Order: sequence, then structure tokens, then C-alpha cells
Amino acid sequence: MPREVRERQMLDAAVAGFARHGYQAASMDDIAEQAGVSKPLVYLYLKSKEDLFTACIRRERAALVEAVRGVTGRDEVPGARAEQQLWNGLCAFFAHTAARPDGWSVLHRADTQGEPFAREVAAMRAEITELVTLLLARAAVDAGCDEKFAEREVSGLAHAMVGAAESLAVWANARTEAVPSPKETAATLMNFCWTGLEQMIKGVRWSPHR
Amino acid sequence: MPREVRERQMLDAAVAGFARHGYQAASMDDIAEQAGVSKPLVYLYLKSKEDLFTACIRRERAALVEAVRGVTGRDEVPGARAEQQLWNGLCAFFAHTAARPDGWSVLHRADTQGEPFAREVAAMRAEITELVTLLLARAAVDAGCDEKFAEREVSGLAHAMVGAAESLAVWANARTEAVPSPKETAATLMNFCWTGLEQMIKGVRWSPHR
Amino acid sequence: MPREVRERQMLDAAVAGFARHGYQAASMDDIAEQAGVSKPLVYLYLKSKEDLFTACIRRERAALVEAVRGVTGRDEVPGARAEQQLWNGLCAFFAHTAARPDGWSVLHRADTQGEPFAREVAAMRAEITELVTLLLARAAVDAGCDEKFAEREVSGLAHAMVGAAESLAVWANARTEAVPSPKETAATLMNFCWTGLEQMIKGVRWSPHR
Amino acid sequence: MPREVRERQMLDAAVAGFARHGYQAASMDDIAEQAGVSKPLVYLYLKSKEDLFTACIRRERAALVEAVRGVTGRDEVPGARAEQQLWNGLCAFFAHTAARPDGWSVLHRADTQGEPFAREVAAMRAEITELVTLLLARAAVDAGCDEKFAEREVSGLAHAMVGAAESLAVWANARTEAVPSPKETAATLMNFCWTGLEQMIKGVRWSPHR
DNA sequence: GATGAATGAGATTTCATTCAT
DNA sequence: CATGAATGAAATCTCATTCAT
Repeated sequence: MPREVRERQMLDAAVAGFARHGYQAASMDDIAEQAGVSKPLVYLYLKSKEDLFTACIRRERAALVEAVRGVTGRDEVPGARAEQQLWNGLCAFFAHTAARPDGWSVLHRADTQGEPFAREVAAMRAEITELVTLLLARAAVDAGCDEKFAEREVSGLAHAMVGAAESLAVWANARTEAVPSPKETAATLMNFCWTGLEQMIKGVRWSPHR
Repeated sequence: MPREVRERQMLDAAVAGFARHGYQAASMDDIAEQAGVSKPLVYLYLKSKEDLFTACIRRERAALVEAVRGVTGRDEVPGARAEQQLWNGLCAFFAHTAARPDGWSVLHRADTQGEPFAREVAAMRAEITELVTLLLARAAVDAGCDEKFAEREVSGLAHAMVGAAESLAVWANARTEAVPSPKETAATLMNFCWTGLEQMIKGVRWSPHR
Repeated sequence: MPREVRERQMLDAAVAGFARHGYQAASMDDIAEQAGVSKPLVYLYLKSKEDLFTACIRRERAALVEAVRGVTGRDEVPGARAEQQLWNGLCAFFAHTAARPDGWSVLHRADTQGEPFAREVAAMRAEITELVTLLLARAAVDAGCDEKFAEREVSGLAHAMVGAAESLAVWANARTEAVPSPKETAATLMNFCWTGLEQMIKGVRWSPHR
Repeated sequence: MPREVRERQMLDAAVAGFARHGYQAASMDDIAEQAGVSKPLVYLYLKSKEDLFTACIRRERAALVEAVRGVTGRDEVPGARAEQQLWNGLCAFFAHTAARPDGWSVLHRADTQGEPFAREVAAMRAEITELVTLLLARAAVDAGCDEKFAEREVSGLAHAMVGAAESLAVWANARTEAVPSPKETAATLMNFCWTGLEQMIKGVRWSPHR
């Protein structure tokens, strides 16, 4: 059996194992068995537990980012409405995290599994946040907002949105009854952020002294 | 030295250890040493690693809920404005998580450390979410909204808000420069959710077909 | 059972194991079993295989040096004949290596088991060589030799003698029939080195052109 | 590529590997890679790690013995002075061990790598010791000594000399500064053993009671 | 009440070795 | 002739946990 195929099997098993038990508690024995290969082969191909976990993160990160970028367009598409692109991106995000819950679990949990892994996830988050920031800014401009203002103010909203999306994805995957569809989840968030954006553009702010 | 004091020392050490290394990687050896007691004593008092972790979760959960409840009022306080109570609660929440980062880290990470612990955290989340739902509903009613409507619609917003608050608390603790004050963090979130609530009351919804 | 006793048992077993199989091939499993304890206890007390081996080297080195120093006198003993002291030292050396063949094997083999261990042995060799140099020099002076000359020339002979003694000790232990007594072995070497010393004092040198 | 060449490459790589890391620590993976062939080929040609090591020992042993025999003459050469032959042999020995440090290291270390290998080395040592004994005996006769006496007494000196030569070869290879030339090393030893031989012939013995 | 002594079980990792092609 | 693919067995080391005192 060719190496490529075996490697994919191993990564599949590893993602499942790490998702279920976390990095520390997942055992190489179990992962190898799950993949249908012997442990030495896992080590031959993937070097160490740490490298295996990193490989999982990288693969899942690439798949997720690809899924989102695939529908938002990799670059600015002149004429396309940013709002629509954002909506598409969110739908793709929640669809992907719902379709590959283990993959998403690995990405989300990697955050709390020590330095080398947290960096990997931070990079992904930065990548996505940048994309969202761009789309929000262009949406604001579309809505008649001053360009300078948009760039300055919208970043905070983007951070909040990405954080909220992460939480929602976890929460949606955890549901066992009344599981929301990706579009419903996306709509919830869009609803939230879009009103936030509009208020922001208008300069409305909440304050305790109000 | 009385048992109570000893136990508190152990829990303190355990919370620190679990926060730093996670459940699996934290070692009973280190915890016992850190607590300044012998390992058998830890087992005598707290039975097992699992029980010890559970005890940590329970203690930190109680402390956090107490901190929030202490400023929102344990029950509905007729005449008090719900908006103000919500604001107070958020401030208390972020102040507490900032003051006890290890405790919060334990609570947050427990979520991904396997079944028995996730349940504990889920219970805490439910407790807080219920509180927030109540406050939001009363705030909606205060704003002239129909009571039935409020109860039905506001729950989703509460869930999102709690999730967002969790993310924000982690994010704030992770900062090393430009660390936001609890009030700033609370204002960010309040800003966000309050506009969402107002739009919701007005019946405004975002939809892809718009 | 007190720690000290256990540690000695472990070191005994380790010395036997390392002597028989060498550092790499000796297994911690076997050593623990031989010592009549569980592996974790070995690790608890001696930290690692490397540390265990180092501890063996140190103990055997100390015992050997002590055995030699005990009969040569730790310092210069005015009035004592250096020749006699040297003879006593050699006898003690061969008696010790014959009495503790495993210990001597460990010391001798450590030389070829990698850097950290070779250093340990080199230090021991230097210690003994220094002692021998001193005795030879004093013996030369006793024999009417110029002091300056003695110090300069005798060092090479001391090195050769120590090397020869090492080889002889290994060789004597390897014999299964006609095993020489320590005194016989010592006499062989003394015979050798003493004539060498006498010729050297007289300035006689062998050269190919003779 | 003919089998002979391939085998030589493998043995070269193996000798280098065993010399650097010892028998246990050297890995077949590394050796195969170093030899530029695949592992199965190594096993096809040399059957096992043990056989490979044995093959190394045999080859290096043959080369060393050949180098010495080549200058001492394979048999007794009537008319040639034994002293000169011994000198030539020592020079050849130290020149060879200096020229092929890895080969010598393998031979020397094989001694302490367990039964099957120690026997190989013992055989080589016996071979060389026999040669030296012969030369020493003839030299004694040349010097006017009784033939019977020579054969009986000279054997011990030969053993000591071979042991000393081994130590010196290792020591010379280990030097990084002031590396002695083979001739210098040979002269050191010759100096030593020749005086010993002369005294012996004269019947002079050292004794503790002197 | 408190601890020094001790371990069973299992973790990651490596290595010599062999097929099927 | 040559190799990519694969593994059984064993190595070092760690950890939660328990007695005897």
C-alpha cells in the first residue's frame, strides 16, 4: 500500500484520537491500531507524537481555511458584495466544522495543549481574522462608511466575531438534539455582527452611564 | 494543622498545577510537593486525581458563580434595572477571571478533559446562562417588549453572550501587553449584545436574501 | 527497608549487569530484577540509566582508589621507602581488581562507552597516575637520582605502568586456569617497571640504530 | 556493481559505524545508508548484525596481522636479527592502527562486546602474542641465552608487551595534540621491553624482600 | 494523623529483521 | 538484483496509587 494512503489513514486515526481524548491522553498505541498499522510505521512516517499532532493541526487548518477561502474568493473580487462573501464564508465555516467535528475539535483544543501547538492555531486564527477584517471593512465602505474609519474600527469586531464563531462551532457540535444547521448557526452570528457593524458605523456605543 | 486548611492548600496547588499543565500532564507528585504535604495525605483527603480535579472545578465554579450572583442579586430584585444588573454581572465576571486566572483556566480547560469534567462545566454554564437569560428577558420587558416573546427569543442571545464572554476572558488573560481592564472587556461585550438585543426587540433580523 | 540498603543492592546489581553486558546491552529490567526491586524504584533512587552507570563508576572508582591509597599512605610518609609503597599499592590494586572483577570491568569498559563516562574514568586514571608518578620520582631520588631529573623523566614511565597494570588486571581476571595471584601479577609488573626505572636513571635508552 | 565491491562498501560503513558507536549503539539503518545501499541488501549479503560485526572483525584482524607479518617475515628468517624484526613489527603495528583508527577501534572494542566477538579477538591476540614470543625468544638466543630458558621465560614478557602495545595504540589514537608518530610509540615500547628482556636474561628479578 | 518505601501498568520510542514485488 | 513497506519485541522512563509503620 503506497505511503500516501497510509499516511492519510494515520492522520485520520490521529485526528479522531486527539479529538476524543486530547493530546496527552490519546495514545499512540490506540492511534496505530485505529489506523490499522503497527506503531513503528507511524513513527517511521510521522516521527513522533508531537510531529503527528502538528501534522494533524496543519492538515485540518489547511482544509478549513481552504473551505472558507473557496467560497469567499481568495482575493478581493471587485463588484462582489462583501456582505454576501461574509455570509458565504460563515456558512462554509460552520458547514465544515459540522462535517468534520473531529478536525475542528483538534484545532480548537490544540490551543490549550502547549506552546508549539498554540502557535500553529494562533497563526490560523490570525489568517481567518485578517480575512474577516477585510470583508467587514469593505462591507462598511459598501454601506457608505468612510474608508479610514472602517479600517480602524472594524478590527475589534472581527476579533469578536471569530471568537464567537469558534464558540458557536463547538457548541453546535456538542448538541445532541435540536442540532442547528450550518446556515442557522451562520445566520445567528450574522444577525449579531451585522447589527453590531451597523450601529458601529452610526457611531452608537453602549456605555454604563447611559 | 486543621484539615480544612490543609485541604485548601492542596486545592490551591492543584488549581495552579492543572491550570499550568492541563489535567493529564499535571502530576500528583508536583501538586503534593507544591502543597507542602506528602502524597498519601492528598489521597487520604481527596481520594484520587479525578476527584481532586473535580473538587477544583467545584470550588472554582462556586467562587465564580458567587462573584457574579453577589452583584446581580440572587433573585429578581423588583425595581432594579436589569440592564444595570447585567453590566454589574459582566464586570464581576471579568474581574474574577482576571483575579484568578488559574481558576478560570481550570474551568475553561475542564471542558475538553473528558466526560466527567465536561458535565461539571456544562452545569456551570447552564447556571450562568440561565441567569443571563433572565436578565436579558427582564431587560427586554423593561424596554417594552412582550413578556412571552422575550422569554422565547432571548435564550439564543444569552447562549451567544456566555460563549463570547468565555472567549474574551481567556483572551484577556492571555494578553501580556495592553491588558484590558475588566470594565473595558465588559463594555466591549455589552456594546455587542445590547445592540443585538435592541434590534431583536424591534424584530429586525438579518437574512441572506435581503 | 532503608534507602541506603536498597541503593547498595541496586548498585551491586547494576555493576554486575554492566560488567556482563556493557552499558548499552545491560537492561534496566534485568538490573531491577537482579536487585530484587521494581524498576520505578531504581528510577526513583538513581534517576536514569546514565546516572546509574555514573554512580557505579563513582562507587567502584572510590573503592579502588581507597584500596590503593589505604596501603600507600595518603601523603608522603617521610622515612618510608617509596619502593615499598609502590609494591604495596600494586598488590592492593591487583587484589582489589581480583576481588571485585565486575567493578573493575565496569571501570575498564566505561572508557569506551561514550563521553560522559570516559571523563569519569580519565579522572580516575589521572588520580592514580599522579600517585604513581610521585612514588616513582621519590624512589628515583632514594636511588640517588637528581630530583629535577626524576620529576621530568618519570612521568612517561608512570603512564606506561598504569596502562600495563590495567591490561594485566583484565588479563588476570579473564584467565580460567593457572590464575595468577595478585602478588604474582604485581611482581611481574614491578619487575618490569623497576628495571625500566633503573635503566632510565642510568640514562640508558633503546634506539633502532644501536 | 559486482558483489565484492558492494560488500566492501558495506564493511567500510560498518567498521566506521561500529567504531564510532560500539556494537550495540550502531544501527543497521545508519550503516546501510552510509554504505549507500538498502537494508535488505545488507541482510542478503551479511545475514545479521552479528555476522556483519564478525565480518568486520575478521577483515580488520586479517589486515592488521598481514601488516605486521609483512615486515617481520612470515617465518623465521635465518640470519636476520630478531631484534630488528621486532622493531619492524612494532612500527608496522602502530603505523597500521594509526592509519586505520576505526578498524583498530573495532578490534579493541570487540573484546568487551560479548562472547562470540571476544573469541575472535582472543584468537588474534594469541596469533600476535605467539609471533612476539617467537621473536623475543630468538632475540634472547641471539643475545647468548640458553634456548630452553628463553622459551620458558619469555612468554610472560610477550603477553605484557602485547597488552602494552594495545593500550598505547588506543592512547595514541585518542590524542588530539602532540600526536606521537608510530616510530616514537614503537620506540617507547621497545625501550621498555628491551631492558626488561636484558635483565631477564641476566636472571635479575625484582622481589619484595630485596 | 502522616509518611517513607514501593509498585503495576502503561507511555513513547527504537531496532533488527523480513516479505511482496 | 534490489527495494519500499511493514512489524514483533523490547528499551527507557513516568505516574497514579497503596501499604507498613
